[in-house]
Amino acid sequence: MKPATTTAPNPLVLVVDDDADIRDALSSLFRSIGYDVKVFPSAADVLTASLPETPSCLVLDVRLPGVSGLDFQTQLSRSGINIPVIFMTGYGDIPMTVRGMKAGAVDFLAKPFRDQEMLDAVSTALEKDRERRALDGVASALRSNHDTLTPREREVMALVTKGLMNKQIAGELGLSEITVKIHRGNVMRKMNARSLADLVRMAEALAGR
Amino acid sequence: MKPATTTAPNPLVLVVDDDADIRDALSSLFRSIGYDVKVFPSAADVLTASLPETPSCLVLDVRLPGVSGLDFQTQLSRSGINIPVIFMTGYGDIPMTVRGMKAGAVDFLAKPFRDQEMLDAVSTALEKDRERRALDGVASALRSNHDTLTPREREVMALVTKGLMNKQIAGELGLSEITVKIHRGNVMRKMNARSLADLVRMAEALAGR
DNA sequence: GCCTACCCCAAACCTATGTATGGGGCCGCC
DNA sequence: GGCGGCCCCATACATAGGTTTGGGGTAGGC
Repeated sequence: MKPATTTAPNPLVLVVDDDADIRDALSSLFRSIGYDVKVFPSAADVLTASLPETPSCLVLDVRLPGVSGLDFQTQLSRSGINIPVIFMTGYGDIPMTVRGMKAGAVDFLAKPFRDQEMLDAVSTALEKDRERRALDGVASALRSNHDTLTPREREVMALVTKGLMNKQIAGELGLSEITVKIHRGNVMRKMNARSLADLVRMAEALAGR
Repeated sequence: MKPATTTAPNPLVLVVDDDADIRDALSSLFRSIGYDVKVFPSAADVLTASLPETPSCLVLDVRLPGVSGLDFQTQLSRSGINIPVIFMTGYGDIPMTVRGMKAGAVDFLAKPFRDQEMLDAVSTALEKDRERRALDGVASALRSNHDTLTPREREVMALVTKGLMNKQIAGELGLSEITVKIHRGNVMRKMNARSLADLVRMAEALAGR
């Protein structure tokens, strides 16, 4: 939609650690294989800065000044921010690990870890983020089409995708069949569906998951 | 289908631990709230015994004689056995926890744990198993219907659910339109679909996720 | 050789769907 | 008051979908 003049299709890794040495080490590790990197000493700083257009992930120390890494993860997902998270921790603890993983962390690395472990985790996380972005893209296009429907059209769409015939829909809504046909045609046009099968799948994607 | 004369709609918990004291303790804990329990001293024993019709889950010590709990989990999922797993471990280790959780474990409890933690985990696991069984049920019914289709009918179904018109399908397959209609009718009947929308959803469920 | 399952097709007929033309009514906004 | 969006409906016509009746062909199994 916009002119794609931005010169950074590079993945971005956000690093949060209170130890400057670790920030530097990770930063150069990630840059060495072509990722962009932003580093932060605490969780709060991330919120002020981030959210680019490119696939990205968050590498997060569990123990942080202020909000802990785990709490920050919770905050993010409650705010609807679904960036993949990789945890690091210096002092292991199973409940902590379980909590992080249950909340959807991609990995949980005990320090010290080998560079390759971290790179694998980041690579997985970025791949996950690419997929998520792709899915989000279509889903939001769908929703924006669906938003252009009038209330009646939405009702008709619901019943059409439930498998009812025009006649039955007309009965259900107290309309004449011809009116249903018109709404139905509008729905197909506005939703940009080229077949009923299309429309059913769109309805599934809108309602489901 | 079968006469439901079996008297056990009770959930079942399978416990695997090499320590007899722990087996006994967990057994009476689970029985006290109405679950059926089977205990095993090693992973190999489970395979010989199990697999009932009721919601169930596996409570597994990580360190076991012979195959480790984690390896056993891997074996199970490779064999297509998707029973929810809860791990226990006496000596914590983050990589171990991560591996278990990544492989889909419901929880990972460090010994000693409180009874309530275990009960919560089991309750979650059983609920998960109930859902899985319900999904598996419809999915396998679908697949068994789909298996009764002839090769041609399968092809036609694929194109129909892709949204093509009979005419286009006929062209695609080098048939006359009337033949397509007949196959299509057979598909609807055999798949027990009452509308095209139905059929599309079935196709999604068969192929997708 | 016969039976069955699968595959193909046609004519006839009915129903469902889609679209266009041409109406009318209500409401909110400029 | 006029305009636009939404809602409703009818007639008419064209196309798509679905079933029945009645064919014909091949391949495999008993």
